[in-house]
This record gives sequence, C-alpha cells and structure tokens, in this order.
Amino acid sequence: MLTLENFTEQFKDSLKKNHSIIFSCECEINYSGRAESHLLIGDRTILIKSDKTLLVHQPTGNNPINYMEEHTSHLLTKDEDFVMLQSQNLSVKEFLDISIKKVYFFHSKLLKDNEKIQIVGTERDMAEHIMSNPSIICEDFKPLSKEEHTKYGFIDVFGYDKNNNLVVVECKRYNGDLKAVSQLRRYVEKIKKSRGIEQVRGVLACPKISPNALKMLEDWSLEFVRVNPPNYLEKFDKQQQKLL
Amino acid sequence: MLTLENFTEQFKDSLKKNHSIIFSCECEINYSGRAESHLLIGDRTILIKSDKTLLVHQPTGNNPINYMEEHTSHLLTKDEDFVMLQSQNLSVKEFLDISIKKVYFFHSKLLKDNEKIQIVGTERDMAEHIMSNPSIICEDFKPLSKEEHTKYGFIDVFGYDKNNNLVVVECKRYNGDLKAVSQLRRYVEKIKKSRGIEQVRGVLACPKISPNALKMLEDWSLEFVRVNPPNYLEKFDKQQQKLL
DNA sequence: GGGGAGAGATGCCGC
DNA sequence: GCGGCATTTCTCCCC
Repeated sequence: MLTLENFTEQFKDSLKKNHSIIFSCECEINYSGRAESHLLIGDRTILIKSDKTLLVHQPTGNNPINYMEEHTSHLLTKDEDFVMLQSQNLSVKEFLDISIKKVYFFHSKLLKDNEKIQIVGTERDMAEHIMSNPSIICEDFKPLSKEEHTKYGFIDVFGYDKNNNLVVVECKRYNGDLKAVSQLRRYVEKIKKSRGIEQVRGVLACPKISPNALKMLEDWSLEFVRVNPPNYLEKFDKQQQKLL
Repeated sequence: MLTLENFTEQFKDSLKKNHSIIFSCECEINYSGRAESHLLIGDRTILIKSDKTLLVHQPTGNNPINYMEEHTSHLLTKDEDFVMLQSQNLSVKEFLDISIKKVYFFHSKLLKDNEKIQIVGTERDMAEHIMSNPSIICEDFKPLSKEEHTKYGFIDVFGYDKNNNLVVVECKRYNGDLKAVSQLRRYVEKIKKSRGIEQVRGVLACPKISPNALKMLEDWSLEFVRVNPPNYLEKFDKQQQKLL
C-alpha cells in the first residue's frame, strides 16, 4: 500500500520520463465522449503506456472496462482523501475521470519493443490458398485477381468458371452468417450492374454456414462451398503432439 | 530486476492464491489456436487475472498483442537462461508459449470488484428515442415494436406511415455505411416476402452517411433520415463547460 | 451453445 | 482524413 502523496509524486515523475506506468488501486470512474459511462468503487489495474494510451482493467474479463487512446493528456491532482486522475483527449473530445481512493502498488519503467507480430491463418491467407488451388471453388475455376475493388466493396476472389461465367467468391475463415451472404450478394449485384451481365455466380467459401444463412443463399441463388480454414490447423496439431 | 528464480517462486505462489498478477519482462511469444502468431524478443507487460485471463501488452497501442481467455491454465517451467510460461486452453484448443528472458518487476494481489459499468448513448438508446419521438422518421409515423425478430435478423424499429405502409427502420449511432444499407435491405425484403406485401419502406436513421452508401440506398429505393445521436452529446457539452 | 448484431469497437489498408 | 472490412474481434441478448 502506498500513501497518496508518494503515489502522486512517483506518478508525475514517471509520466514526465515517458515511462510505462502500472498500478492497482481502489477507484471510481466516469467517462464522457462517444458515449458516457459510470463505474462505482472497486479494485482495478491501470496501465498508461509510453504513447499515453490508458487502459483500466477489472480483476476479471478480457477487455478494458475503460480506456483512452494514444496521445491522451493525463493530469493528477491530490485532494484530501483521494487523488483525481483527469485524462483528456481534446482532438476526439473524450474525457475520463478516475477518483483514486487507495493505491495498492505502483511501478513504472521505460520499456523497449521494436517487434511487430506476424500472424498466419487470416482470411487473406484463405483467399491466397484459393488463388493457388482454384479447383476448391469449382472444376476449371480460373481466378483473375484478388481484392477487386468496386464502389460497393472489395471482392476477395474473382474469376471465371468453365462456361465463362463470372464468379465472385467471398471467403470467411470461420462461420458463414447472414452478414456474409448480404456482403456476397452486394458484390454480385454490383458486378451484374456495372458489367451489364445477368449471369454472375456468387460463392460463399467457408468451413461451415448457419442454417438461416444457407436458406438466404438459396433464396438468392448463391452457392456455398465448404472450404477448410487455412492450414494453421496442421501446425496446431504439430504443437499439440509436441505438448503431449 | 528480479532473478528468474525469484520470479518463478513468486509467480507459482501468486497463481495458487488466485491473485491478479502483473509483471513486465523481456520475452518472445508464440501463439497457436484460431490462427498462429509469432513475436520476436522485446519488452512487454503481462497481466494474469483471477479468472485466469492472460493479456500481453506492448509498450504502445490499445489492444493486447496476445491474449488467452478466462479459465486458461498457466504452467511455468524454469530453464537455464529463461523461464517458459505455457498457457493452454484445451476447451477452445488454444496455446500460448512465452519465453521469458528477463523480469523487470513482478507484483500480485487479490483484487476485489463487484461493480458493473453503466453505459448510456448506445444504439438501443437511439431506438428508444425514435420510439418516443416517431415524427423524427416521418410525419405521422406510428411505431409498433422495437427489436422485431425475423429469421433474417432483428429489426430496430418497425411501424406504419400515414398511408399505412409498413416502415422498417435501422438505426446507426454514427456513420451509415454499405454494411448498414445491406442490413436494412435484408430486413425489408424479408418482410416483403414473409407478409406478401410489395410496398415496404426502409429507412436508415443515422447522423451521417457515406456517399457510396447513399448511392446504394437510392439504387434500392431505400431512404436516409438524418437523426442526431443520443443526447449524451448534451452531457458532453456540460462536462466540457465544467472543465473549461 | 448457436445465431445475430452492436461496440466508446480497434486496426489495417487504400485512396 | 474517410471508406470499407477483417478481427485469435469481444460482449450481449435471445432462442
């Protein structure tokens, strides 16, 4: 447990030095900006990063309960029985007030990290997999390009079938839902209109599809092709074997 | 700076006590599950919550760079020059390996928080505002219900205009985009089909709309009604005055 | 648990 | 900056 005096002093010093700041405290929080939120007293963990991002975490759950984006200004003022942290981001008109009653611990340090994460197994990887293995979609499918840009959105994969019909493919790495069908339909109708062709096929390529989405596909004469998600599953199997 | 021995001991003890754990370290991270990711060596801050949620934060940015959801198991094993933290969630088949080279600080404490956040200014508030002030949509609009459930999705607001035409309203609290128009169109066509009526109006109610979305609305004979976002803006103005 | 949709969504890319 | 869209989206609600 820190005194509020010690906390105030350390906080101001760390902020000036551009440190990453971490502390746990008992506090009350009010937010106003895109929406408005209120959170009564409880224990939370607060991070302020070197880019002045602020995150407030409750003791459970994945997401921060409150947050402020980078380039936020943080002002600490000590009162009788509490410390007020006022975080403001005027450029996006957002305000966060944290009334801090007790500080359980405080730490700060200049952290350095120049690495960027590498991710495989995204929808883009799935589209590339289809480009390399076009027969997944249908016999003699000839893909033309990927990420075709139209005024009504970007098409994942685009090509011709063996009868020279245009085919629009929308990939989903997990479940195909109503939203995915709507999206596919939008692209198909845009292509029909812009090219003046009546016969354009639309294919939803995903591992599985919800019943309502399948019904909607059929209502609009679109097609479902079962495509397994990208091959990160093989790697998962490998890692699982390694772990067992 | 902690020795890896001290860190290992404290970590295991804190985990057993169900504490919230916070530490900063130099580490390397590999993830395998829904996708796969790799992150080379750098400084990160790691939280493990009492529900066994794990979050990894880089020194900048809003979102965790890696994470594991609640009920994940965390196993620490000490090697020669590093400590390996293996986090597994078998029920969702997700695996995270963190190779920890240096520990800058470690802290743990049992945190207590029973409060739930209260938020105002959501799309639901906007729908309720329209229900109470139906003339926003059109003259003599008579709303029937909110959140009408159809097989093709849930309709925000639903009612009749002065000529007894059915009106489907979709609210967006910020910008109306292609997705919103697709969504509205899906509902309108579903209602037409299920009720066997040709004349159903579709209204997109939002503060602003993108040019392409407006074009698409017109293409499908749908309507745009400018509706201001919920009145949290008044509160923001109040707070802004307070702060100035 | 699945389906559907919002979120103070965020982040990325492209124009 | 906006627009369009994926996200290891997450979270909530309802069936």
